[in-house]
Amino acid sequence: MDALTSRQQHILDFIRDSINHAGMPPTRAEIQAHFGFSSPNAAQEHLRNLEKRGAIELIGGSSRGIRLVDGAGSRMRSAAARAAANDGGLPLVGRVAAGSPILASEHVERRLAVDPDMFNPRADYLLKVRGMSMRDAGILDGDLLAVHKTSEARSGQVVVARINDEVTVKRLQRKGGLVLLEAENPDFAPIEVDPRRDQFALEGLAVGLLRNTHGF
Amino acid sequence: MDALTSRQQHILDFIRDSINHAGMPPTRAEIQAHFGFSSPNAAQEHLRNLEKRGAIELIGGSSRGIRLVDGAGSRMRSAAARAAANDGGLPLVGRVAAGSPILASEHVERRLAVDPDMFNPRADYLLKVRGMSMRDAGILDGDLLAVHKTSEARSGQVVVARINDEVTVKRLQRKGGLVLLEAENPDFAPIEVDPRRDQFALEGLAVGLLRNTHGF
DNA sequence: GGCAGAACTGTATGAAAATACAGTGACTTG
DNA sequence: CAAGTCACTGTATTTTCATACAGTTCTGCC
Repeated sequence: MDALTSRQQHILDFIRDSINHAGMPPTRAEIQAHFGFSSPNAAQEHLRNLEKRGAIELIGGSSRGIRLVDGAGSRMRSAAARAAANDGGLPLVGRVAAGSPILASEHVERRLAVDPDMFNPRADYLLKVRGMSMRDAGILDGDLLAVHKTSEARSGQVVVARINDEVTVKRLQRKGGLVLLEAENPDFAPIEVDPRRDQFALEGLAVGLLRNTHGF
Repeated sequence: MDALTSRQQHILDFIRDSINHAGMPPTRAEIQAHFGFSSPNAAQEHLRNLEKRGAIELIGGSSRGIRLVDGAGSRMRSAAARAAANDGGLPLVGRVAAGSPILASEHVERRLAVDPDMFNPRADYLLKVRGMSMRDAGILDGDLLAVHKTSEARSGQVVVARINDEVTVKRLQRKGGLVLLEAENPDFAPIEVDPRRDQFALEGLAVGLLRNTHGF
């Protein structure tokens, strides 16, 4: 997206103000009146240019059909969202590639405005859950698991573990010198791990869960 | 301000949703289409009545000239104003007493630092879930359900409903003129509601979930 | 010096939207 | 049982809006 000209920035500011104060986007005529144009077409061209540059979206054939587009400074953001962008929130980790640390920046999809101290112990990151293996523990595909980074965990706790470079969420059971990772779904068999033979690491402890019905 | 009729409440909810989703208030024609009226005048009269009762303000001679009036269940317009009033968080509602509105201050246990805009549509409050009737939908006892305040919901959605002054979380199914509230747990029978006979109201739509493994 | 883009003026036009008026049927209330 | 309110249908009319087209002026650019 190109940078906006100063005039275009003013138009965009007016649209934002209009939404915040009047509760709705302006019409071409209102833009015209505010800037003292003598033709609505001046406003129309500005809008088209703003759309071309990705700052707004125009909804054709609809009165006041102007929508601000997310990102790139055009969006009015809530204090919470702004805080998250500046490290106030929690990193959301999606797919974890083999052989790299979970919090490697290429895994961090975005940050979410969630208070880490809401959980106990404190959450360090959010992991996007794939699959239904923990269904009966109320952890569904697409859910975000709040994880506390630790390698200490007791039997019976839900943990994030790495076995042979694959990251998985399971319930931990210790059995003598062995480690058992149990799914909470009868369709999945438990995984038996021998820490002396298999590459195994505890990445963290599940401390909470976040779900967005309509997807994150 | 008089209480609104159920129909008026639906219209008001639609206006609020329209502002939150489309970014602008609806036109008469859009209200007409959404509710299946065959005359735009049906919408017009509803708007006039809502204005008479102080729920909205109409800006004459302006397209989409509908403004929600503060207080009385209507939302504030700008995210900034909302954050300032709320301190950025969401009210956590526990037990809801019979006959009183969900967001009555005596129900609000505390506020949680959660970004309302993280969910889609925006979450208005968090409801502490009691019981296991929605277990198979991954909603467990003690979980906090993020709820969007609306009385508009489609079949198949998980909703917060009030039947005879009891608040419950169930999956909504419409069956002709009847409403079916289905649990997601074979141990619980579906509840059949006849809106003409039973006292029934939709309180909101489940938009997300929050869980703290060690309790809130 | 010509060409492109930004920022307009000026004029039109048709679709979108507001809004008025005349009814209907159901249900409620004094 | 008449009067009022609610929730509409059906039709019409004006105003508001979006949007197109033909120009103009100024500026930077190769």
